[in-house]
Amino acid sequence: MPRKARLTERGIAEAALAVLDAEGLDALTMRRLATELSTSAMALYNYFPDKEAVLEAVTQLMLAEIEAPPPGVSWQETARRIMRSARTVALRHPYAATLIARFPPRTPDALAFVEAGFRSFRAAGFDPRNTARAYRTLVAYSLGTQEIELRDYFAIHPAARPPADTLDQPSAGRLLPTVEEVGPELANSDPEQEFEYGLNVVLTGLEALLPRP
Amino acid sequence: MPRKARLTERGIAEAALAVLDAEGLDALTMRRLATELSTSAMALYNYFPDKEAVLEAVTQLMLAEIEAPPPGVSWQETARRIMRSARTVALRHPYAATLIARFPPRTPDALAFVEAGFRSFRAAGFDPRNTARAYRTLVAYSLGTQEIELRDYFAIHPAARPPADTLDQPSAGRLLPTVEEVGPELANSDPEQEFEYGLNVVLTGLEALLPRP
DNA sequence: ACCTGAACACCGTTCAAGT
DNA sequence: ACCTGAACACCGTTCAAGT
Repeated sequence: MPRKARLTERGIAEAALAVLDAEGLDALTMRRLATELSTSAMALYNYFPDKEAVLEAVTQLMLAEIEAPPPGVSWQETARRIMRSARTVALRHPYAATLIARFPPRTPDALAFVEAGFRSFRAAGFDPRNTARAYRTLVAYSLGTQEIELRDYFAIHPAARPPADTLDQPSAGRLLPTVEEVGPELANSDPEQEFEYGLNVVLTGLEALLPRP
Repeated sequence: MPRKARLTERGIAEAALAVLDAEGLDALTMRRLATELSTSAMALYNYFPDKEAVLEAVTQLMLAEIEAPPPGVSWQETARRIMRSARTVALRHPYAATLIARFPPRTPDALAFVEAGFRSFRAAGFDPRNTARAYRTLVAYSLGTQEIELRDYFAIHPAARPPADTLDQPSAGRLLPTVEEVGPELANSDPEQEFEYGLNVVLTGLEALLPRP
């Protein structure tokens, strides 16, 4: 997509996200990004100090896609919606999504879902301390889930494909019988269903441990 | 540390981990690793097909450091010990630990903690399906926690340092008042205490949702 | 079978020069 | 103020050649 208009931070970040979505993380080089914008690689350095800053800006764009639930929704339902929306955004940008773990939300648009989430917890009567704790636990589960789902962590788990046996050596199944037994269940599971299960675990735990407001 | 003995996969992986621990991910190049082993970069390709394989092997070394609790410990306590040990290992290798999210355990030594964990769940009466689900939830929390803790995710969270106000524009605090209120709680918290809180959340949730055996 | 050094095809970024 | 092209200091990996 050629651009006649002046370069902008946003335009560069959008082009970078497009390259990432289409061809993956390795394909995004400064030269390639420049070509996409019909300019030279060095022109980009007038808008970003380095490539890291470009990736950070791309992350802000993705985080801004996470939908912020309206006020008046329970804290549980608010958390549930934000977590689902974050997962949807990550699956929409499978190559770029790993950046989300590297750069926290910074721009007002990227912080919109955080504001909405915090607000629902505060409205439910939780103090800032417990709001922060709940948020941290939810972020940990969200980032971990993204790593698992986007990298097919369990599909390449060795238990998914038990190693070949040999005559003289003990097989992995004999050394690790329970890994062999449980492994297939890890590989042959529905990602969304597993995500929802873990989300229920976290929300149920929070309900039990957050001080009754 | 110069090496007279023959090169081995393990020796190469150990040297790589040493470089990572000492100088970080960017410092680990094939040439640098070769220098460390008093050989040439290309000699390493007799033992690993590419750099990716070296990083995978380094990950197996780290995973093997996770302590496997003995049999006869409750599933809750087994999970708690494994999660704590995984955190300790990650903090021991702050630069290399991000690799843990990329490569699942594969070698028998690296799978020892998985076998121990699965075994305690099976012994407690949970079937393979629910064992796998619980494991996935715990792995998600563990990987997410590592990202947060190792990258200082919340220290650079914007709410930790509220942006300067200006006269004409609305300040971030006015747009995002709850982010500004809760943010400091995120930055000024004790990492271990927060880890334990989230771990309790997950274990409490699992206790409530796993079918009574 | 294992190792070497040169070379290839790239990177991100610095620099001097242009408008 | 913004942009350019050449150059620098690297990468991972291929290749031809050695033992």
